[in-house]
Amino acid sequence: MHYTRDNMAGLLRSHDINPTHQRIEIAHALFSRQEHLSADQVMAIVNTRHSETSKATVYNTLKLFLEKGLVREVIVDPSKVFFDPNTGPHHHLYEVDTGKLSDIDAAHVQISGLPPLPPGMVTEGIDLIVRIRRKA
Amino acid sequence: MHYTRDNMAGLLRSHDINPTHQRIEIAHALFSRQEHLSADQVMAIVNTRHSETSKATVYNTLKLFLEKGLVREVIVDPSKVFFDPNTGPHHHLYEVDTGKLSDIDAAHVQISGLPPLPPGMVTEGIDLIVRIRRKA
DNA sequence: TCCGGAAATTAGACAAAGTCCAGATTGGTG
DNA sequence: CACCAATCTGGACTTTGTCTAATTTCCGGA
Ligand SMILES: [Mn+2]
Ligand SMILES: [Mn+2]
Ligand SMILES: [Zn+2]
Ligand SMILES: [Zn+2]
Repeated sequence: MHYTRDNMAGLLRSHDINPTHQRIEIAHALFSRQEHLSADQVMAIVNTRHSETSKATVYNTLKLFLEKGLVREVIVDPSKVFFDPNTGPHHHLYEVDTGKLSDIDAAHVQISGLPPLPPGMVTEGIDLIVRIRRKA
Repeated sequence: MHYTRDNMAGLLRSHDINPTHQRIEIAHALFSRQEHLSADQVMAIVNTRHSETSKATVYNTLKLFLEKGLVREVIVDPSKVFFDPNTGPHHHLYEVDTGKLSDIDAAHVQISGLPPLPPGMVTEGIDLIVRIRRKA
């Protein structure tokens, strides 16, 4: 699958998001790259040619995408949140030195032996992060 | 085991940390409670009676404790880092609504099927976070 | 005890990520 | 065109964390 700006409007609509120019640009930044991007990086990408989108709109839009389940949040770096266009079940590999973040397909990973949840609680998600670095 | 201020000096020395008044207070805040605390919370605890320790010292000290392996960092909330006096192998249960963070003993949890690491890389740690919330 | 220097602490300026708000713009409808 | 709701905007603001230059504390030797 290959994400063009034209595709984006349909993708947004299918997630109950009104497709505006700014929202299409932001979605395109994430989905065409299929990378984990911070708000700052999204802002830079969207405003490369000429300034098009304000900081407030970038943050508001990313939060909207999150609420609508179009993207996922990855909390791995204490200084910034990453937004992930891959919402399928997967885990993360994080290079602590470089900040490079990559996906681990959850299909073959198995987690067992977790204790029962406190009553009245449901799991919202399980985040598994493998932190790696260059051998000393 | 029961952590008093008097114990703290020995604990610090055993981790190659020169025990100063401020460091003892900060270690005591963490170890006597055995809770996950943010820098802000540590600051508030240490300065309850009368102001004793500056913000710079709180941050410097927590970073020092981290480098020396006395505490561990837990990155789970996008807005602040938690410091964890429990450095043994364990995972975390995070209540997204309340921000409550609790430990899951790693003894019975098994993670299998992780892909091989890229060559020349070593694992620094595996963080498993179970995000839960109150049932709708 | 006094001195010198290293280690530690400090206040406060600074930086970066993210939030908030009141006003302006947009886009559809009658 | 006029109206209204949704969206977008600049910029002030907040919070978390970092940095620095000056001060204080600590300790070993004279
Ligand atoms: Mn989806
Ligand atoms: Mn230890
Ligand atoms: Zn991912
Ligand atoms: Zn813990």
